[in-house]
Amino acid sequence: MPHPLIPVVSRPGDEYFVAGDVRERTDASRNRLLILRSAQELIAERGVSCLTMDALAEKAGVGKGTIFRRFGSRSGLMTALLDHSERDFQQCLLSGPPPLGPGAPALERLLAYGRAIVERFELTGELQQAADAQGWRLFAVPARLFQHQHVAMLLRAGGCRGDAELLAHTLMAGLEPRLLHYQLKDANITTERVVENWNFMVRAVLPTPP
Amino acid sequence: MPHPLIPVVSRPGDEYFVAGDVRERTDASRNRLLILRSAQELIAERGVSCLTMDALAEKAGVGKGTIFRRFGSRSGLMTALLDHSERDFQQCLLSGPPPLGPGAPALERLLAYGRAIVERFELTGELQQAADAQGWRLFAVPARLFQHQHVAMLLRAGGCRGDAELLAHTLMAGLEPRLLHYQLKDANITTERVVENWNFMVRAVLPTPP
DNA sequence: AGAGTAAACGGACTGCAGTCCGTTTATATT
DNA sequence: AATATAAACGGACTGCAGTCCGTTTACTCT
Repeated sequence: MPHPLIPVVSRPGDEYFVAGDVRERTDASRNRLLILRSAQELIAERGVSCLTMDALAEKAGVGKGTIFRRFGSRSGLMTALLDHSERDFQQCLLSGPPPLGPGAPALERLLAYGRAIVERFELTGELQQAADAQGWRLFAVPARLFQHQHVAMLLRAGGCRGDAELLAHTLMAGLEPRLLHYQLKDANITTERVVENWNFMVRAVLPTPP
Repeated sequence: MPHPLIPVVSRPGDEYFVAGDVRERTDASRNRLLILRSAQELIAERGVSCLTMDALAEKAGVGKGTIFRRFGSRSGLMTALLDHSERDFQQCLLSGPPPLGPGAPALERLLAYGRAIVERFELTGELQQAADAQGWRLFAVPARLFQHQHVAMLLRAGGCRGDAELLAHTLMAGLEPRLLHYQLKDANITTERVVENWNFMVRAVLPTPP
C-alpha cells in the first residue's frame, strides 16, 4: 500500500524516501516539486480547506493520478507539506539547544516540549488537522512515533513511576491538534493556560525533585 | 444550522428534540424509526464502514434528502445510533450505583469512569469513531460536554489543585476512541494496562489521601 | 545509437457525502 | 369537509477523493 516513493518523516538522518537505492526519476522529481509548490501557493491564497486535488492538479499542470501516485491521499500530501517543519522540530528535540534539546533535566525538557507543541500549533495547526484526516492510523505515522518515543524517553529519564509508554500517549493526546483547536479557537482558552495545564500534568506524573 | 428536529444527547431528562413544543409529524416519526432500524440492520450485516447513505435510503424506503434533513450528516446519524447507549451511560454517572454513580469518593468515581469508558469502547467503539468524523467540533457536542463537566466536577470534588476544566480535557483525551483503537487493536496493548494507566494519571493529579 | 523495460503519467471514471428545490402531505383552522 | 400552510419528502444534482488502465517517457544495457 505505501508506495515506495511516498515521502515520510521519520528521524532526521533518514533518507527522504523509503526505498533505499531507487533513484527518483527526473520527471517525477520535477513534478513533486511542482505539486508541493503549487499546493503551498493555493493554500496561501485560499486556505487549507479550499485546496482540492483537482485544482491542485490543474495548477501544477499534472494529472490527478500523479498526485495520488506520489502522496497517496490528501492527508498524505498535507503530511508532506509539514515535512520540513517536522524535521526541524525533530532536530531541535535531538540536538537543539536546551531545554528543548539535550542538556537540560528531563522535567525541563518535557515542559519545553509542551510549550513548543502549542506554539507550533499556532503556525501549522490547520495543516496538522488536514494531515490528520481519516485518522485512526494517525498514531502509526513516523512523525508521531518519533515524538512518542521522545516523550516516553524523557518520562523514564525523569524517573516516572508509571507506564512511560502509555503515559506518553495520554499526555500527548492532550496536545492533539483537534483538542488544541477547540481550546484555543472555539473555547477561547489562552495559550498560557494550556501550557500551564501541560506543566501541571507533567509535574504530577514525575516524582517531585528533592 | 442545527435543524430543530436533529436528535441530540445532552442530559438525561432533556427531551429528545431540541425544539420545545413542536410536535414531530407522524410521517417524520415513522421515517425516523425506519431509518434508525434499517441502519442498525445494515451495520449488523456489513459493519459500520460499509454503511452508505444511499444504501440506507433504499433499505429504509425513503429519499436520501430525508435522512440528511433529520440527521444532518453521516456522523450525525451515528451519533443518533449511539444515543441510547449514551443516555444509559449518563444515567449511570448521575444516579447509578457507586462507584460510577454518586455515593463513592471522587477518586473512586474517576477510576470507575475510566474503566467504564474503556469497556464501553469494546462495545460501541466503531460507532464512536464514525460519529467522530470531521471532528473538530467533536468537543462541542452535548454528550462530550456532559462528560467533560462530569469529570471536571469530580476532579474539583477530589481536591485537585490544577485547572480542573483543562485537566478534564487532557485526561479525557487519553480515552479518545481513536487512541483506544490504536492502543487496543493496533498496538496490542491490553485493556487492563490502559485502565491502569488511567488510574495512575488520576491518582497523580489528585492529592494523595491522608 | 537503438531497443527494452520499469516507472511515471494523465484524465476519464467510480463511489459517496451532502445539497437543492419542486412536489407531497399532515395538521390546524374555519 | 374544505382550505391553508408549514413541514417533510425524494431523487436528481454537485463536488470531491480516490482508482484504473492505456499511453508516454526516462533511464539502462548492449
